[in-house]
Amino acid sequence: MTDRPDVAPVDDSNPLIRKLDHARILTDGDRAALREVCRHSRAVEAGWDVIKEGEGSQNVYLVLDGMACHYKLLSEGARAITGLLLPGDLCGLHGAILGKASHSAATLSACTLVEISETVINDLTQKHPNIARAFWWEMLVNEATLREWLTGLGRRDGMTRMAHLFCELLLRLQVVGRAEDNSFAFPLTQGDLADVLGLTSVHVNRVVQDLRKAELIVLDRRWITMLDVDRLRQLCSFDPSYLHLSGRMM
Amino acid sequence: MTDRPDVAPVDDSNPLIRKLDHARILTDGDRAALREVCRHSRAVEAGWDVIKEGEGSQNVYLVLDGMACHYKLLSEGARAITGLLLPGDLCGLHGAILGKASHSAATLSACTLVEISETVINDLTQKHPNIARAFWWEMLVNEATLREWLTGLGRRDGMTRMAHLFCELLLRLQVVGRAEDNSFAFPLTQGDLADVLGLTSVHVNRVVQDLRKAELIVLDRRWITMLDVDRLRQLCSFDPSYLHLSGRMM
DNA sequence: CGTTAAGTTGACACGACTCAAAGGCGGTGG
DNA sequence: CCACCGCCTTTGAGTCGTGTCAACTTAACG
Repeated sequence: MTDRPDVAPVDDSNPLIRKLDHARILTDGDRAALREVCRHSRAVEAGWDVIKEGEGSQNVYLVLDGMACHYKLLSEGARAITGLLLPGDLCGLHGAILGKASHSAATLSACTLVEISETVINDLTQKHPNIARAFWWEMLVNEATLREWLTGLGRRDGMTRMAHLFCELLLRLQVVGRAEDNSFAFPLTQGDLADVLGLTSVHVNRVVQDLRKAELIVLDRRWITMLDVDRLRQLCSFDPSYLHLSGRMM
Repeated sequence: MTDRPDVAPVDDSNPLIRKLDHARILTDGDRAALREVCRHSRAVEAGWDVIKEGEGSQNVYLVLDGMACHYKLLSEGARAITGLLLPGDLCGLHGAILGKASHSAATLSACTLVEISETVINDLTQKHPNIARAFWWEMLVNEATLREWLTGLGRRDGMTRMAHLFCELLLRLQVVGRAEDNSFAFPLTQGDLADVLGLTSVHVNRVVQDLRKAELIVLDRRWITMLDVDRLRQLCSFDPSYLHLSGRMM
């Protein structure tokens, strides 16, 4: 066993390990430690609050299955979703350093989560420098994604924003083995999508139909198929480099 | 000299030290080390590229004076500003870990910058655990701010967005001693502001005038005065907790 | 089946964009 | 010191993307 990260193994059912392997971050020892931490997971239904704004939980949560989100509620009751948490994504890393959370997180579908205590996190990062580095990597990719979303909300129209989101999700889900070549389970309602894209659900519905008419997507029964990934990418000038997926796919 | 952070000293002209002191992070030793790093600064004019998308600089930059921004260019030529860098703000912390930058940074006014090499950063974080922690803190507050902006672009109208931005900047600048009670130097053109707020410069102009007519702000010669901070805050339901300024002001 | 949440549709309103032109401020050079 | 020039700000008129409200249809589930 070496201290240098290995080439990723062909397959791993743990989405966090898959993701970090994709970035060539882990050693065998790191992988074993992560697997150990994930032995006890927990199933929760859709709509479960993972993190509540204003509270100071020190725990970190790892999504093993399902989709969750970061969100903020405005005083008028509107909701803005500021990030989607897919299998392999962590949330709550800020807790220990910042104290009170300034935003919330909740599940958008039934999810399998691992709850990791601050102690375990500290232990993990102290014994496994690669994992500490991986957390930095995770944070930074998150930040880059946030900036991409911000760019979209500021400068892209509804259709382009939606196309861009689908392109992003396809890649992120493929990395963790949760998407086929051009399709994946998509549990969000159109209302949820509206809160991601900064639109109303009525308008989201219209945009979805436009994409259907253009024969770019099929979206039905919580499953999306992208009929022409290339054309969809062109439509929104999708450039995946912000996801830092290092070569292999693109 | 202790390892535990001290209560902040009354005054420090170094904006980074002021900011971190505000969060009660540093010891005397940490402060001295940071001051040493900042001994060699560099003046650059407005429009200077600090970080270019796609390039892999490992350097970190600290703004001592002036304003800069993170931005992305869309294929159609539009620009989205995804963050404002004020005195005391760092940029480029991602370089060493992620490699190629997925966004750019540039100065929006004449600036004084400190260029810090990866070696110095590594040295600093290894010898001063509080500074390492401070970088995490910085990253996480950045992330929280990004989420707040995303919320605004998604769910607030132009006027509210602008009011919110001014409230945020007032606080952030006060922390580093670059703002009076209710006013500060604001070097951005209305075009720059438009790229921050996701509007056009024409519409920004109209919103500025609405705020003027409501006697909420005076904006003239690159200087802004907020005539009624409370009312401005009410207008946009400003809640500063995302900035994690820990008590003192608010 | 009955009930409820989600998706769909239409008519209308409004915020923000576009294009285009005019006015102001700050620098520069004659 | 004034005339000029470029960049920024301001204004108007018309258009378009998106929001609102409200009704109706379809899917999901016990």
